[in-house]
Amino acid sequence: MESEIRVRRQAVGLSQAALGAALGVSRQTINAIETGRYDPSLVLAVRLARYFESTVEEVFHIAEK
Amino acid sequence: MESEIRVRRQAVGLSQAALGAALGVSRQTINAIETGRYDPSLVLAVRLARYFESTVEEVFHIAEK
DNA sequence: TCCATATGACAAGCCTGCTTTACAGTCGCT
DNA sequence: AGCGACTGTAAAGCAGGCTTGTCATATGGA
Repeated sequence: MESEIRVRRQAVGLSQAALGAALGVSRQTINAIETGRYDPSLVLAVRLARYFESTVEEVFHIAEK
Repeated sequence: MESEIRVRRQAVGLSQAALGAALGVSRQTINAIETGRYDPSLVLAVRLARYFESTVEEVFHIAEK
């Protein structure tokens, strides 16, 4: 899955570790999401979107079908 | 997690099995989400929201923190 | 009454999300 | 060269999402 996490994180000048800490997950989890190794859970996706003052649909790009 | 899946599904007159079939998941999965036994994956949540022509944030209610 | 449809729930099994620990590579600075 | 911060990835382990199969219950119609 593609996401805007990396771009948005860098835009606010945070490291993967700092973002993870802000959301209560490990830096490896942020890294895995950014590198597309796995998709976040629904709860984490919503938290990430909220953190960037956006929506799940805007931050995560999920194929039509 | 609370969701509007049941209400929205009934509003369009579908059974759990029919909704599951429309989205490519089993009826047990729809049932588990409606009864709150577990949260859907991000991908399934987005598909459900799209199906109801809505957004993840509107269909699924996730606590602030 | 009998049958079909719908729902709720459980179990086993598989795959994935997330954790901690750990190692390696890059970069900038001194 | 050495150091610190950042990133990428891997392994082991646990929790949770989803499947198929199955059983039980309720409801409405012929």
